[in-house]
Amino acid sequence: MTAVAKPRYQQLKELIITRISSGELRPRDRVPSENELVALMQVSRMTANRALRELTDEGYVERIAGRGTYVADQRSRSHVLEVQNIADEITGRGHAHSCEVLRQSLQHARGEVARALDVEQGTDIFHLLLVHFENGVPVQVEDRHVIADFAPDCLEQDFRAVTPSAYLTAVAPLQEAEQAVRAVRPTEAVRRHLQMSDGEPCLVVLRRTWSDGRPVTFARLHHPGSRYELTGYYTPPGTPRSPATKVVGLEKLEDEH
Amino acid sequence: MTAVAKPRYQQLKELIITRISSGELRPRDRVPSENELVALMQVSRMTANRALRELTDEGYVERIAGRGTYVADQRSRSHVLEVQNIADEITGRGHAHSCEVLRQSLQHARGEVARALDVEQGTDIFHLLLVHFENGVPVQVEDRHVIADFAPDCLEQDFRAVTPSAYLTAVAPLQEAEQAVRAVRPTEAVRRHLQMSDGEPCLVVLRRTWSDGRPVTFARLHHPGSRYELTGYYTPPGTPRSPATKVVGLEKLEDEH
DNA sequence: TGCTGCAAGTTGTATATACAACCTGTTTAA
DNA sequence: TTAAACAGGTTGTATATACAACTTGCAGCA
Repeated sequence: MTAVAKPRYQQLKELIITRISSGELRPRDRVPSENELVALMQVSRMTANRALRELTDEGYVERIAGRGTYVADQRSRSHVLEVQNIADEITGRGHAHSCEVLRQSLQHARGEVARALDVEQGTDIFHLLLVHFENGVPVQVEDRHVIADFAPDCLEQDFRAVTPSAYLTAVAPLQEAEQAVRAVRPTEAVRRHLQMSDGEPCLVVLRRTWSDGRPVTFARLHHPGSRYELTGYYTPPGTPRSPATKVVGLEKLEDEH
Repeated sequence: MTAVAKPRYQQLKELIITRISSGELRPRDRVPSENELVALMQVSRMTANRALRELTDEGYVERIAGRGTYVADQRSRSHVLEVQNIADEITGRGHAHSCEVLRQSLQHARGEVARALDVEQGTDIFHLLLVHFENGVPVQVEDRHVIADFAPDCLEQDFRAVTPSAYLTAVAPLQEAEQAVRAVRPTEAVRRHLQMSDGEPCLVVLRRTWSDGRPVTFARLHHPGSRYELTGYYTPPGTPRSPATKVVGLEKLEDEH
């Protein structure tokens, strides 16, 4: 490890973020005060202050002068987590989520999966194949590969109760994600799993996520084009407030060129 | 004014932001260094440092150790502008962008376009229909509606030279954007414009953008599924550094369930 | 000429210190 | 009993200082 030491305020931030994402610190819990961090971590108060202040800006904690620092309620964790956990997305709409596990096995990395995860051919990989349902209607086929080292108890999990993404974020905190969205013709197997009509296209999300600078998981998420869309809402940085903009769902549109 | 004096770092930030938005400081211009601010504004270096550091986080300036602080280019405005201007995207890959204008007319808002733009039926609307080419191959059909009030000279523009999104961001600064991504079967007209093979699906982006709290434009962007994908790279707020993560393009993947 | 090394300026980080403002619970005084 | 005052802890800000790492230009040297 010839790595240069990270700044101390950054170490402090990562320490607290880790405690939050691991569940050790839960929303509304109290975070150590600046003076406590000074004593615990052997830093100056200004360094602890910078760490906590930046965590405030980033939405992880809330600070109240005279009271203390508290873990923020997990509001809208922009994009990544939203899109990632389809169970939360479905239940957030007030619908019922269910899940069928088609495959949950240990395999050896081959070909493009090995390349995508940046591991040697033959490395132990867990392979998961799930179908997610919204009110009983299939909306996603999740084809996921996980590096076995990161999730040793992957085979024992019951993914009908906890989605793979929720499980993975608990095991290895998500740090980076790369994704690509494509429109493709489904294979016959996918078409059958999603109960798609003939000729209906698939919306596919390919996603790799990193933890500690290494790829951890690689997922292919297939959705029926007629029943699923990705939505996003953006504001440019600087004036990030979007107070009263009614997010009218884009209507179904016909092409008429 | 019974207002309590604003913090000095905040005053510094607002001073610099004012200079930028007034045009006094332009992109790539040099911003006073910390030591210069110390001398000019009678603050300590740490206070000047905090002001410039927060302006960096908010995207207003860029800092280079050993060089100085410079007004940021407005380019890397995450996601929105990237995806929005397909010409920049194509030329950024080192490819040739060209464009064919199929329609450029004044119409009256009807039906779902009126609803999407939140205007009365019959309001004046510009309708643009373009095809974008990458190295001579069609990659996008841009079907765009613009509220006429915002762009009175829309009919005089030559959109082969300046893309509508570049023109619009010049006329009305983009402030908010809502978008949805779908996979659909193309209409025959779109299929012909994009020279798509039979049965090939379309990746469609529906986007509305706001300026000053009002919808300004509504676009339907059709892409050939076999030749186009949306990519994104995310880091959760907090550890935004992505130093050595080689963004290996996700390979073409076959489904083999 | 061409190269090295140094000096000056800049940002990045870290510390010690100080005071103000705020919140809470306790003590004190009316 | 009630209200005011106080003490202690917390965050928010500001300053002075220090050192490291980086960039650039220049002086000096081979």
